Amino acid sequence: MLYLKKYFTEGLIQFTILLSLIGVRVDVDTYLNSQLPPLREIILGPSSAYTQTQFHNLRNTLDGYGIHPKSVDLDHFFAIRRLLNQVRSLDHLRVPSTELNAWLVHRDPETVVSAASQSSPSIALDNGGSLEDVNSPEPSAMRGTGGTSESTYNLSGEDSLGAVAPEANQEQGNRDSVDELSKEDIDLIDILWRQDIDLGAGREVFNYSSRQKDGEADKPNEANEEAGVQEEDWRNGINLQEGQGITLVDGETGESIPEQLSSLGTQTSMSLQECLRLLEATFPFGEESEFQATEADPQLRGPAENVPSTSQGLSLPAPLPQSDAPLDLEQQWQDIMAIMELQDMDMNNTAENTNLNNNLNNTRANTSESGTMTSFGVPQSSLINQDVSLHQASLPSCSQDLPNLFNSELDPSVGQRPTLLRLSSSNSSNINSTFGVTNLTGLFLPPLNSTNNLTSSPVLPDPFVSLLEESMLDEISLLDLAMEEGFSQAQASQLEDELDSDSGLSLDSGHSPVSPSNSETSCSSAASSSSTSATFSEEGAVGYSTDSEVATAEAEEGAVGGYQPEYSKLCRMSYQDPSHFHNLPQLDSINHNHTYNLPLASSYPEQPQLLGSCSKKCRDKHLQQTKIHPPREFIDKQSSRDERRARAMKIPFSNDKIVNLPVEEFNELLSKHHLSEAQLSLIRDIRRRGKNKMAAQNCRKRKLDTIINLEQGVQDLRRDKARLLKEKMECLRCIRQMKQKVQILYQEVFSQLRDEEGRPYPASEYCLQYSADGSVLITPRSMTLEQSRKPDKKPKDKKK
DNA sequence: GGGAGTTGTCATTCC
DNA sequence: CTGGAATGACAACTC
Repeated sequence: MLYLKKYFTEGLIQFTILLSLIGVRVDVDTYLNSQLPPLREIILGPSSAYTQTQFHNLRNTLDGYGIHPKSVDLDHFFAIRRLLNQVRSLDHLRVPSTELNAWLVHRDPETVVSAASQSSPSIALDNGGSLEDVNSPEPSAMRGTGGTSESTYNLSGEDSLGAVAPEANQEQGNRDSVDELSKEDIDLIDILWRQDIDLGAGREVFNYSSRQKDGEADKPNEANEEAGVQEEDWRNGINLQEGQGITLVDGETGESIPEQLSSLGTQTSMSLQECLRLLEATFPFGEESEFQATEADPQLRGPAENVPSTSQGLSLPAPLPQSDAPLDLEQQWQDIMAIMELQDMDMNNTAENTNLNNNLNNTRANTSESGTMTSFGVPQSSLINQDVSLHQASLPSCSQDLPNLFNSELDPSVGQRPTLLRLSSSNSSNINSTFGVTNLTGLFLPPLNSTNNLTSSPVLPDPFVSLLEESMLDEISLLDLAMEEGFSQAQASQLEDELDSDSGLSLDSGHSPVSPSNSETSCSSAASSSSTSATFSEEGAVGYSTDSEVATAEAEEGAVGGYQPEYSKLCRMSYQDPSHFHNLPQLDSINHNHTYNLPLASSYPEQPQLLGSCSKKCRDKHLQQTKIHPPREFIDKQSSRDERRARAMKIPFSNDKIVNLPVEEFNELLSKHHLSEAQLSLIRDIRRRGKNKMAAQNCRKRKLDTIINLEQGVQDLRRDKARLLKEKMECLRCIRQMKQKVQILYQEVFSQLRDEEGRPYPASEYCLQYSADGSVLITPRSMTLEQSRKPDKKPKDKKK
């Protein structure tokens, strides 16, 4: 069986690759996509691999620690994993994934099988993404098989069936191939793989850490401690290996890696270069549209290339003048980092977007199941989504520049890498594990889902297209923010749920401080009336407060404008839908009695609320007390100091009236009663304190609103900055394209120039210069150099 | 027992 | 000048 699988996979993949290279469209998915158990069995291995065994946790736990019992050969498994990730990292190249597969063929037939099966969309798609590594962190990998991976994450979170199968498949399908890898090869692959992570693609890093945390939470034992140490080592390893990884990558530009590679006895670099040369020869790096046109089959192309609107953005950078490319690429890389950092904090529309994506995914799932998919298995929704995402396609092009950037501009990129790592750790570490739907895949992938996996949609969106989608970023950022604010994973996940409905603590933030006071009624009624009246009805009259007093008090509150809004807001803070806070452990402790301005009459009836804030034991105690006629002491205890004082001084009206009556009515009230000086003094103190109390509440509320508004302002500014950066990148992309065109025109013009004797000008000796008036001069390069020193020197030679 | 958050109160300033 | 709003500071209270 194993042999058959290997044979079949190799043959099929290689055949597909070859066909794709010569421009013949091969829709392997149609074959593999069919529910052919034998075929699936062959490709994916025994069906047991599909079982929901959390096998994928192998990858995410500890790179060899916390091994699942099913992992018979763990070394091989992880070696394969690194290999596969390294292969996927190759997808960073600015070449269609098909060509990448071809390069893999060149590289090593043994690895090609596993690698190609992982990276080739046309092959991997069918098995419900089973051939695709679910935990593949690289956006580049997503470019090829993004839909599959994301889908498994979206739908299943951590324990999805889809996530299981790929892992098992990897292990079973590729172990044999890795067996033949030398240790050095594996090391090299590991280095490259880490380099890929450094490039910002390592979702596995994220999953790793997050799942690591999950694992620790689930199994807090020694193994987990060891795992934690391992994680640290692993992370450090990433950092330490950066230089190595970059060095290797740099070798792609012909600097240092050839030696290393040769020493390692691999042909990776050469193969890659050969492949690129082949690509250049096959698809002349001229107009991007031409290149696109030469593409044989959109289905075999990378997903990005399929998208019409991104055709420019995803164009190959190869024709760029070497002098320009590094700068542009570096700049764009910095911009990407800036955007990612900036939007890292975006919080708005998260829940909506998440739901939207989920709904979209569900819709697609239903669509695919109902057979309304296109012939390629691409749901219309996904296509639409791609189109939507394409508006921000500038980043994808930049993302594809990344490898080149790292290759050509080593030093500048090094400075950026910490940021990338920070993103990796902060964004992903918790998100993937905690939020099954909002995992990091969403960051790099448009919301395709497992449906696409199972239906093998070959038109896969560019991963970095969705990277720029603010919704995704907002979501990630929000979660990231939650992490930064000290939420645990569980809390964060609950927070996510909260966000879907309505945010808990920040509820008041959005409200204007001058909210209409009509809410006061509902608030007071919700806070006191509903609960209190119920209490009254059940317990009868209590103390000196009566229902009528409550009613009058409320009426008076209505008459006294000004504080009601605050009261309502404050009341809302404490009373509004406590269910909002039930899922927030960090908020459980915040259950104070915020009955700021409740009238005195209603103070005592608020016992239910007060009891609500007590523990169960406390509540029972109170219940016992209230079932009998509550003793006077209890009433006093429940009353405020001023209430007790007023009672002691036999003040003939409620504190509520004292505090809330307008000055005229208040004075009139005082004049009606014959009060002693002590009583008058107490009344005035009560009024002063009551006023001040409300003022303090207002003040605090204003503070809170101010802080929240400032936060919102910061978020808005960050969003604006990110948007401007995106626009800037778009402009840079346009400039780059214009430069390409100019370069092409330059070559064309220069090649047509002839001297007096009809001979072409040697490009090494002459060059074209553009004058300010629009004319073009051909000048010797030596003169050009001199001119650069002496700008005013006059050019000679003929004018075209 | 102590930390953190909430609430009430006082003193003060300002309108 | 008075009433009251605003606010910092402090203490009490709760979790």
